[in-house]
Amino acid sequence: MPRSPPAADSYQQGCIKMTLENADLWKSFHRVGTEMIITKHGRRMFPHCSVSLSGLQPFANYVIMVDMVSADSFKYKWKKEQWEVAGKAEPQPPCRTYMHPDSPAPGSHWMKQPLSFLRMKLTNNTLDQHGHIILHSMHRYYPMFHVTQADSPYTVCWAPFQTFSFPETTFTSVTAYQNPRITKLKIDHNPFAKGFREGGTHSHSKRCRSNRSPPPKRAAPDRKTCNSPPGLQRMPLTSQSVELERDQASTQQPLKGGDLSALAVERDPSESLHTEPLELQEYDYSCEEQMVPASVPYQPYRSVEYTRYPLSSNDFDVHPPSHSLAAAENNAQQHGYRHHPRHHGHAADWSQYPLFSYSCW
DNA sequence: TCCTCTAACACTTTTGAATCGC
DNA sequence: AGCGATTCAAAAGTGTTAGAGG
Repeated sequence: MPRSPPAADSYQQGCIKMTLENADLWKSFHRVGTEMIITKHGRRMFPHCSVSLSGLQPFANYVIMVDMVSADSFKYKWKKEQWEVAGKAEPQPPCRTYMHPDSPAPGSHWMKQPLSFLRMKLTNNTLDQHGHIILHSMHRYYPMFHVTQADSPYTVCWAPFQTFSFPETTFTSVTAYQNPRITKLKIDHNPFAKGFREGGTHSHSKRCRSNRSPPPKRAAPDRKTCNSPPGLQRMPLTSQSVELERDQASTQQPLKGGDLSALAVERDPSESLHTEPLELQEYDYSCEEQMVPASVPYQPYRSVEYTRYPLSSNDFDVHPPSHSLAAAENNAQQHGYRHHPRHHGHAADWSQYPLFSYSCW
């Protein structure tokens, strides 16, 4: 294939576009209030982050990274079928960035097919040695994607960044699911949860923990026995479905006839939250592509920058936390933190906050 | 008492080495 | 010998839930 020189004019840095691939799935979770399980050993996200890129220079190398940004400065609790503010957020855990395993790769590679961050894992273990992204449970985050032109992960820190984020990817980190509607959605969409969907949970309910034998070594799966026909040994989840419908009815009850906009006005944010539906009122999802023009290099250690800027001060005292992401975005743009020039000279800052991932599979 | 976290569980999907056939 | 397709065991990953602990 003849190799022609890249058309530099057509692929300026500012023309990079990122599109959230599974946006519909994210939105369906977002409407209910996305929850992400975090575990000591690391848990994958579901829905996972999958994006497509355009506008890159085909022959220039890029490094693609993701980190998690605090959506607000609150800690939450699940009470009476809804999320409520439970106080101020915990101090920021160690900031980690997940680098896409294909990095660095030429722009043509990134634009060829969607990028999946399936293997990225979230943990609540601040001493984690596996490079998973560390989060606090019961806090709200959203993934922030960084695209930088660099030939090697080691030169990333000298290259300009472009950052992208998608409001519908905001989630609450939990160690166990709180909202049964989220569980239902996950089971419906996540193939790994099939076992529970098709009757695994039923057997769970019958299981008596106290009678369990001492921790048995995980037996090697026997396909001959594992592949028993569906329906022979498994029971349908009828009871769970009924429960769920009841739950849905009860969780929707506080919405007073489902008038979300009315609720958004009436509800006192300091008392309780139905954050996700409210946020949906604010974002125009007709535009799937979220581009954050960054003509000036962006400092990727947003956690540091976020705390430096008054995102969590007066604004959050006035505005409902449910609006915090939008507020943070607006606030950030007002304060210009996305365009914050990199402090090349501040070695101390750099050494404190790891630039890339320890977590490149 | 309430809330959060952990670990074990049964199951499915994914991965990768071994094998086979061309 | 080399390559692609197939097979299959092991590993990875899932949500649920009882109990521990703060």
